[in-house]
Amino acid sequence: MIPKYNPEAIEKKWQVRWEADDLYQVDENSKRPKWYALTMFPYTSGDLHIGHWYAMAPSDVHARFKRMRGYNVLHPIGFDAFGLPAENAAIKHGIHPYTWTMQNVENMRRQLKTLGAMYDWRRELITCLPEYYKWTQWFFLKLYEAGLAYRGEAPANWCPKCKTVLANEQVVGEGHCERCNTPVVRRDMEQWFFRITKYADELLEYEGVEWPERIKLMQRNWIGKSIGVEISFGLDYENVDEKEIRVFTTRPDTIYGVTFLVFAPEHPLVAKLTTPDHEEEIQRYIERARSQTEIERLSSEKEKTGVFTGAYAINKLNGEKVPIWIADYVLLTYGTGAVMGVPAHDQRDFEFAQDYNIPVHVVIAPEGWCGEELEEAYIEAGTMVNSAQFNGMSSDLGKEAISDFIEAQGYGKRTMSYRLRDWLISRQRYWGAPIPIIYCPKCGIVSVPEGDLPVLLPEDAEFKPTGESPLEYCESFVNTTCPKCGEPSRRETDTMDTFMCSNWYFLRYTSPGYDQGPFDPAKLAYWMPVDQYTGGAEHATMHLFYARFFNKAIRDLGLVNFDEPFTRLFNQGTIVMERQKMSKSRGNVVNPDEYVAKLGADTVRGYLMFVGPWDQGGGWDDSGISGIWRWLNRVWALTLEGQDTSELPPMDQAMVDQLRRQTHKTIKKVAEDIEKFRFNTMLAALMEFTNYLSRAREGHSVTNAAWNEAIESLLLLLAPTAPHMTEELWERTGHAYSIHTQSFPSWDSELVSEEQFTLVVQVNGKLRDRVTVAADISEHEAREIALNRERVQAHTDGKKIEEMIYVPGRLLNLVVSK
RNA sequence: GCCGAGGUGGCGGAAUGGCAGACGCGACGGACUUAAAAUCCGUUGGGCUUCGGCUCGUGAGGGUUCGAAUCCCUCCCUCGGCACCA
Repeated sequence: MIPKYNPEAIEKKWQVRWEADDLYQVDENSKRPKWYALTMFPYTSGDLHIGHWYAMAPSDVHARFKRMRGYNVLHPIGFDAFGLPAENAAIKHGIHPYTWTMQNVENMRRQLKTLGAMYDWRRELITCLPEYYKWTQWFFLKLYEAGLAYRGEAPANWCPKCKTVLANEQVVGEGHCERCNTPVVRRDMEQWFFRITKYADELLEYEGVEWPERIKLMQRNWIGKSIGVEISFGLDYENVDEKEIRVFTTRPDTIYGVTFLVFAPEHPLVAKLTTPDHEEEIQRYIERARSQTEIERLSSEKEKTGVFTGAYAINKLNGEKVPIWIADYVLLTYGTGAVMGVPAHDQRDFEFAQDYNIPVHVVIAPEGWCGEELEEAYIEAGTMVNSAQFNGMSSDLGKEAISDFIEAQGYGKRTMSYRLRDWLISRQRYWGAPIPIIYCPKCGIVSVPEGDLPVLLPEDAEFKPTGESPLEYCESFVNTTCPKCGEPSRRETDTMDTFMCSNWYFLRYTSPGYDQGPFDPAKLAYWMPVDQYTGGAEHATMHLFYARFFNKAIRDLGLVNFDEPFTRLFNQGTIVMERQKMSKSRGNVVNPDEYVAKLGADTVRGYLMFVGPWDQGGGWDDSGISGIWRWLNRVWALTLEGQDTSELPPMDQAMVDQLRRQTHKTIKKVAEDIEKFRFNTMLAALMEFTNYLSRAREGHSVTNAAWNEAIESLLLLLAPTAPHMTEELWERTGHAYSIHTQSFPSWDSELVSEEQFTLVVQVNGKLRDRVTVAADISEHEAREIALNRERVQAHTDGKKIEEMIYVPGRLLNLVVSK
């Protein structure tokens, strides 16, 4: 009798053994090529849920596979530990954010260890510990010294009742505070920014990296580069200093069709230009616009609204006086915060003009246009009309000609505009890395000297609902002296956006505990850049984008010498529960622990990979998990039963040959699928192989070399997916510890080449017959065979064969007519 | 709304220009059992069938092609992101 598969005992046993033997520790002293396999580190929200395992298990399989393929694999883990949820827990449950976070870390670490991943735990890092955030602050100072950090004004969500800044997540319904339901307002504050826009053009390029097209596309659209012209319109007002206003347009060819200008409601010139009779209305409109979210403002579905300021500007090209409006769909952050309105050739302007009775001047004639009114904006190219000396030109040529003219006259210049905005990193919160800046009444803004880092978070902060960071009320923290002149000064009390912490954690993994800098340059040079990064696609325009910017910034400081931090990227899909992304804050989490306790980590790992393509994610449903459990039990039994001595007859040569072919075909399929993250079909191939082996051994003794090769290969192919069970079986089948230091099997190309294939015969595209034929059959032979088949003749008799389409190795399609 | 991805049996999915439904779940039938669980064997998209097959079928509609789940156009639905959740 063979023993039962008991994952509970097996998994714990091997986890202890691997840890005791340092099986997964790696260093730089290896003859193997390096491979840095990075998984996005989890946020310390509480328990790990099944969504975390969905990210971790397959990436571990890939890392293990790379190790078996001969690489020196670094596969580290850590915790993203600063952020809003810890502070919310502090306010709600009176627990200190540090305590809350570290309890979560401890729990998540315990859960992660049950996964059986090959993490090198010596390298674990936690971003909220001073030994880590010291260097987050150090990087801030480096960026500040390089002129990449600056102070500027930006609005924040403000609850007037709670007197606190709210994250977007805390604004619920139609702009209400989640705690007291008070309408949220926007309040301007002095805050810190990183100059990410300086790298906009370089961030559009992906030199030497293999990233999914869809992520690159999202980032490119996020940057939103447009090529166009900045044109100035004249202003003639005694009480206004500015004598002109510049607008950005991608359509200089439509400049003669401008019938109005639109300013963002927040534009600083609005107050000066508005005439007294329009002041009240303008003021009301500005307030309303500021209470709206950007998504609402930019919705092309909702009705366009706007208000006339009473002021006019001059179109310098034709001397026309055009009214100046304000409208919420114009954003101060894009272009110059003002746009020209050309209703004839822009749909949004067209709708706006219709609503407010603004004239429509056609300047690009559609084909066959005879001066009639337009039903909708004509946005295509055409022939220029009503455009002075440019009449008769194609609009494509006109674009260049008018740009030249504008530049020659000094009315403006060709330029680029970007949707991308600088990165606001200030948070009026406690649980983040303090920004290491001191405000001195004499010296102004002063950096904290490097030797004084880290600027520690005070332990005794209070979490009062005021608009300021809790640090503001912590006298021992705020009050300090100027490092330059010694005068009493105040510290910056805002902390940094947590995306700053995740900008460089993967650099720290290369040399944890290093205290001469954020990383040991020699070790960094060995491991970086990351060879394979995996994580959720929801980070496309946030973390993955910030990290690229940060890398380029520190490269220009000479700290690293590569242009991109992540050479290959793979984004797994999202596990959805109750139609939403699984997350603690949504309260729709499923904990993996009970599945692990019942069926073992190997089954859970396998099931998460089997449910579908990894990049697709999907709804969580555990109904199929027993399939993996049953399969692993069959593998267990198949492996151990084979060792029984048997008096059955041996396999004949044909069976042995077929067994070897199946083994090698499976090796090839599994290797290629893991390499490309196609785990679901990889497991299907292993299941088919298991089914095949079960049948093959029926009625035969299995004491031959081919059988041993098959079983050995099966265990090795399964080792990355089910590391515990295969380690146990490896030992029980008399192999030396450990299966995880073995090489991945390779396949014999002769054994995987097909000798025969199934020729599909179609008549008019419909399947009519199948014939097994030799792999090297000629087209002529294929035709002969097909035409002689009864089933084919039934559909061709009495009809004329017009054409025969032959696809070698696949099919023959007979095209017939009546 | 904008940007990105997706929609195939009762369910998860396979097939990405050439055999639709691999593999697994579930369901049904059988074996074993006093019984159940577990395990093993078989059947399983719909309709028709003389049991040889025929026919319909991949969100909806149209198109390209000898041939479309796959490519193109229009529409519908779902998911992720939209700059302070991370």
